Amino acid sequence: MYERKIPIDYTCGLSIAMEVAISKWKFCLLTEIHKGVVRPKDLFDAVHGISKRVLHQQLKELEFHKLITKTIYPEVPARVEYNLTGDGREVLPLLYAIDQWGLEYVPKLKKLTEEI
Amino acid sequence: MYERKIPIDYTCGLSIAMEVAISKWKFCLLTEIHKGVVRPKDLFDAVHGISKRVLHQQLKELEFHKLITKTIYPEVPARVEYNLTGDGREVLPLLYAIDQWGLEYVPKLKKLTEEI
DNA sequence: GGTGATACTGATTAAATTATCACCATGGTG
DNA sequence: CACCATGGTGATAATTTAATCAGTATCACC
Repeated sequence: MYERKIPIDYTCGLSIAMEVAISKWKFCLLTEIHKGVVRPKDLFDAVHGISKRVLHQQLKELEFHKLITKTIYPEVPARVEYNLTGDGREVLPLLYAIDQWGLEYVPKLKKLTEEI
Repeated sequence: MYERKIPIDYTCGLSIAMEVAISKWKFCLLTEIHKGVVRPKDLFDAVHGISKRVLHQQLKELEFHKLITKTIYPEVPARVEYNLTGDGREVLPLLYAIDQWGLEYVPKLKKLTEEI
């Protein structure tokens, strides 16, 4: 993982959340896992636009931060499943709420950018 | 403002929110303004660590996205005040909720990083 | 032995976000 | 005039986040 040069501000919860759960792909991954898409291959197919490399990177970070767990089944071909932890389930509704706000804001943003 | 090379995903509300309200300083600025710290100089003093340049940049973006309004009073020395708009007031509680989650998560994160 | 499916990694580059530093403008006051 | 306070900008660099491209490994099956 990337080693920060400027230390993170532990007094700002939003910064922490940005580090842990708010990034381009993590929200999508958490929601898909929540919906039952738990295998890497399926996640790759479900999350349109993500690359395999980034998928694994993000899953690894989510696992490191214990928002998801990883289970490896000794099958062939290999089967791996990711599932939400308590923390993961807890943060998801908050992310949904922000997502909802963002979606409602879209038309306003479009108007602003078109006006240029 | 920076001109994106990769267009933003208008179907993901969280991406929009990240563009508009979720960044290193915007949350702090919105909360301070909400608390009544409305002049650039006072915001600069209140938000520890921000540079003047970045302060004005972020305020400009918040104004562009209509989360805050800017009022210029014809006084000397110049007086400028920023205030929340309806959209700004609407998104703030959601940001607070995330902030709260982040603060509760801090001890877990500290433990994880210390284990390395 | 070659092919396919699944899961994953290393090295590098590109893009986006923040930071730094120097600078301008206005008008009041000593 | 020099200096202060306020509000603000341009150019550039550093930091952080995400993308790209090529590659590894296991074991089944034909």
